[in-house]
Amino acid sequence: MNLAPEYKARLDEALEHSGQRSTKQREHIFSVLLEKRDHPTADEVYARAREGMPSISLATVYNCLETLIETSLIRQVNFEREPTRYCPNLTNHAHFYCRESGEIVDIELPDELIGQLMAVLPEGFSASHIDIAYDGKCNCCHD
Amino acid sequence: MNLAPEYKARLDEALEHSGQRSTKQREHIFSVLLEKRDHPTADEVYARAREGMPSISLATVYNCLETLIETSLIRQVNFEREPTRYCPNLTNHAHFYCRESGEIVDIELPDELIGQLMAVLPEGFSASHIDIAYDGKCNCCHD
DNA sequence: GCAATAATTAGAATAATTCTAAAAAAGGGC
DNA sequence: GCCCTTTTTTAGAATTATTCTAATTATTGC
Ligand SMILES: [Mn+2]
Ligand SMILES: [Mn+2]
Ligand SMILES: [Zn+2]
Ligand SMILES: [Zn+2]
Repeated sequence: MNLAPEYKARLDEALEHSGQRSTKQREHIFSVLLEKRDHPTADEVYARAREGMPSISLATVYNCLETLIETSLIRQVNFEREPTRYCPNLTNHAHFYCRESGEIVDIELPDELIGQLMAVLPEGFSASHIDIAYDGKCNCCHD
Repeated sequence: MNLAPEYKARLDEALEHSGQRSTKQREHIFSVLLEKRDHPTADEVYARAREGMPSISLATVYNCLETLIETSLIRQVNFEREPTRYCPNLTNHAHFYCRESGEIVDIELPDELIGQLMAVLPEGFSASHIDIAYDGKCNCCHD
């Protein structure tokens, strides 16, 4: 429910830089995401956000999430047709979706691997982003 | 609008193998996907399918697509929150989404690269599938 | 051909997300 | 601190892709 000053500064700077205002809702949503980094859906963010801010609306949760994405403070993660999930980890990483437990785990990716993925693109293609999603069974769910 | 005998055989075998019946709708949808391999959405498949089979319903298009996916004759492709797209290319490949033109291009991936992606998973994780989606600018849309 | 089973169909229902327009809050100048 | 302008929040309606439902139709094995 409270944003460490380091993150508060990061948020304010990013908002300022994009000409948007700092509000307690934006701050709160950011803190909710940082607190439990388990890739919650918008509904889950909404439920958690209401604990510390009962009057916040779902529309605002969506608005804040979008603002945080626009300002590159978080990213969104999609698995097939499932509801979008949100992730405050800004490092190069892929996502592993466990079909058993439903858990989503960050998989750190060496820069070199990203480089190889870029290298495999045909002449004339340039990618600004690569999205990598594994699915299978995580360590907790193995026999 | 017509399914090459090679594909017809593949379809029939896959359906038989999963205990499902061969129907003209399933055959038709499969042929629509094979004919123009541009990753159409369900709506686009529906529009194309009606040209040769005006009485087909959208529900059937969805049903057939699901059957084809279940029997591994096609795969589905998702980009962020966009409608699901369908792809009859069963080789190891990633998808490149051009932000400019909206085009979706298959990117063939060497097995070795898939191997490296698997190797990067932590101990105890096993993935049955990796989904790789690039986005950026394709060759046609470059300056 | 006939019964049993599976597939197709139209339309209703669902669910995540986006939109709308009114009310509230922020920030800058005084 | 107060006023004005602009931005943000809010509740609820609207949208859109997809799934569900229940009735009709087609397929298969006998
Ligand atoms: Mn993540
Ligand atoms: Mn493809
Ligand atoms: Zn698991
Ligand atoms: Zn392009």
